[in-house]
Amino acid sequence: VPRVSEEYSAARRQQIIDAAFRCFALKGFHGATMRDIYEEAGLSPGAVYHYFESKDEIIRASFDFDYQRSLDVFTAARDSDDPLTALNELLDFFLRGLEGAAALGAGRVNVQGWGEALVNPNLLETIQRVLEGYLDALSHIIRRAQALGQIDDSLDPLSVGRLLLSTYYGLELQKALDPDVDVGKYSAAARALLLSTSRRA
Amino acid sequence: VPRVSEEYSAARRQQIIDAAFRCFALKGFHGATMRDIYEEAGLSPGAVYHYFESKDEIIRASFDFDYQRSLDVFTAARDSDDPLTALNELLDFFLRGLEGAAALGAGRVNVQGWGEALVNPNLLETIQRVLEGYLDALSHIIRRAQALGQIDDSLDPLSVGRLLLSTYYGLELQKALDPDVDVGKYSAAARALLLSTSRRA
Amino acid sequence: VPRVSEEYSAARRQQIIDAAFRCFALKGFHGATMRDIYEEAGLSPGAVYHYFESKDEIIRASFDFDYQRSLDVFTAARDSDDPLTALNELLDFFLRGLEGAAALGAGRVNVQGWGEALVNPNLLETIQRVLEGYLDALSHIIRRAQALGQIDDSLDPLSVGRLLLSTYYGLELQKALDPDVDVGKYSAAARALLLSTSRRA
Amino acid sequence: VPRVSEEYSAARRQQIIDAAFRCFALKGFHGATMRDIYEEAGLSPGAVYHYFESKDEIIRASFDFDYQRSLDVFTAARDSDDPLTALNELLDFFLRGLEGAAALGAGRVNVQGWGEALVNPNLLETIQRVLEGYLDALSHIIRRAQALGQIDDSLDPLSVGRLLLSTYYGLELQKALDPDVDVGKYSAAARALLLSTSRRA
DNA sequence: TATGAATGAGTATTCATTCAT
DNA sequence: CATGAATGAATACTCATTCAT
Repeated sequence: VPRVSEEYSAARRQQIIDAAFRCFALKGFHGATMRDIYEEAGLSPGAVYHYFESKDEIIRASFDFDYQRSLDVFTAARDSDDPLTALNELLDFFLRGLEGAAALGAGRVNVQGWGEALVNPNLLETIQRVLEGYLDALSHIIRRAQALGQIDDSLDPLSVGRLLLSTYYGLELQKALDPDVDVGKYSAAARALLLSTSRRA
Repeated sequence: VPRVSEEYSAARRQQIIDAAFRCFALKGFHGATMRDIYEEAGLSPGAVYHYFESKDEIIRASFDFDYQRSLDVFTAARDSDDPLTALNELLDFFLRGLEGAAALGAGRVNVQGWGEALVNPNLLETIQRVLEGYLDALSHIIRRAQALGQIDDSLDPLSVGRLLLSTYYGLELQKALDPDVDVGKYSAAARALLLSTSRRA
Repeated sequence: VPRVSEEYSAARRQQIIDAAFRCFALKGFHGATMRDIYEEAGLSPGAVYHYFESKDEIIRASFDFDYQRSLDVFTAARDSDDPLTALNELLDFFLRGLEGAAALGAGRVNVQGWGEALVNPNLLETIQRVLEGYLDALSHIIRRAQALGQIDDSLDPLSVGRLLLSTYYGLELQKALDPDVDVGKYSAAARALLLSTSRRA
Repeated sequence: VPRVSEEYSAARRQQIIDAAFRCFALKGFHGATMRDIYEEAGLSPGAVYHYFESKDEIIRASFDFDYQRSLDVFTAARDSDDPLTALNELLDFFLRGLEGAAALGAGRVNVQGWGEALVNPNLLETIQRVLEGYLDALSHIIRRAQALGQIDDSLDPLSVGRLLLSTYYGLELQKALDPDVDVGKYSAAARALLLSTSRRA
């Protein structure tokens, strides 16, 4: 009675996701065929379909990969004594993270995912959920910064959150289109202009 | 080749591009078939292929559409007496432009174009050329603002330009994913935080 | 402007149906692949799909083939002066027709169609419509025979019609399962037992 | 191999056949997958393949199910003193049996089996054997009726047997295609027209 | 005996593109 | 210039069956 362990199943799923991720980064969601994926994973088509119902589901699964870890970072920053500094550190942390992510092709997959989401309701939902999570956390911190007079409290916290998100996604986009973009300098500009701690509203 | 024919040709090309644009906005570059396009344009497949060599070329053509007009606006701002104000106005102008563009589906097409470009060298080149044009213009203005002491001159002008671009593209992305995003409030936040004229480096 | 004639289109459709019919007779609806069909027709897959939306539609089209001609025969018998003789001739005509139809594989296709219809709503509808047409015509004639005292008028005309239909379909089935069945002797038995003109109710 | 095991085996086989039968009635031989079958049976694929070599064998096994019982009925009628009456009772018995069989889906499975048999040699053999058994028994009784002058002895006994079989299979077909068919009225028509005991050749 | 993960050949269908008319 | 019938390579997905455990 060979009931396979859950770890085994999880490992196989991950193996497929990883392979798919590489294919998507290289050839795009449509350019990468299921054949590409199951060959990259070293499996048969049937094996892949044993773990995923469709290519679509694999695409979706390629997206959840680091969301949880990201939220953990936000949570840690949520109740800092100095929200503005926390935001700065947060921004810096994620912007610098793009350097490593780019190497793995994550930027390429994400940018393609945005476009795909506009046309693929399942993916849209996934992305919207992620975005919402980020914006909730950011709004919370921004409101605290406003309460402390660190940020002009006439500004809409959600919109400020979107602006910070733009700073991040805009760099992810530019770095995907041109890997030579200098993350360090961009980060410095963002810190200086956007959330300068020397200034008060 | 008489002049009449040239105008006729241009009109036909535009007719096809417009139809394709609508299809792309609705179904995506891959979801929209050539059939969708030539039916939307009210033409036969042969007619479309008379004016465009391939679907790829139509995709590319869907992208040049407002580039020239955008550059004109930059050019006008290039030699303003008050570069920081000019930048602010520029940002505001483009951000607010997203409201109307979204209605036409331009945001949807652009966001999809970014992803496609990562996988489609021809489109990548087109987009990179546009980006470069924007960054050149922005860098020029930023350097002038730095020379006037309006912006911290220790910052990399190109990176500041990228930051402004991110502000724009980040909103375009968020608005494509969620058309309810409030452009006005976002714009206000951007003006207040990013290039506050009341502050000097 | 090469607008192809309607005859051309109809001929192509028929070419495909004929090819499919041969494939279905030989290998069955499921055993025959689309590849079998378009190769048998000497066409490309795209060409076949230009004329038919799906394999299902081809299966359905393989069924209408001689329905109209059959109904014509019924119509001719409808108002005979001697309904019982007309019924006998009708039965004989169709039973003997099975000899030739069997050679063409029509019996094989029909028998498979019955089974398929139980699982394929589109085909079921087609077959039910045919059956209804036959039963209507038969009932009409039977009622006239009953009015003339040629058939026991306590019998349900529809059921008598079904009985005659069974005589036909039962032979079609047996001949499909065993092509050596002697149609002539069967027909003689049917005439003698079923609608013997020497007997009166 | 202990007796307990044999009973166990038989039970398991029957469990699988029953499940398959339900699946076949509902979805057809091709529409029902092995997965449907082993899930309906509450077993694993391996378990099913332990008891049956292939799907084909399961299909075949779904057919033998009531053959033996049918033959018993024939045997009982074989040497009746009044063959014509025996035939009438036989026909009536089986026709009325269709009412209950239809409820179980047996008609649906049988009709599909005819079509499948034309394409599946194993099934063809099974069905032909059954048919042959029925025809042998019928011919025997018919010959006795002819000897007694109850049936025109110029008719081919085998063909008369086929005619009676058609009466049965034709109704099974029509009832499968339309469950509302009235078996009682059909049976009355068959008795009155086909083997009227009041008439002598 | 039983499990269920794995196999992989096979299938219907699509769709960018061509070219005879 | 225009048509639309034809092409055919390519693709996602299925499903009967096997076999290590």
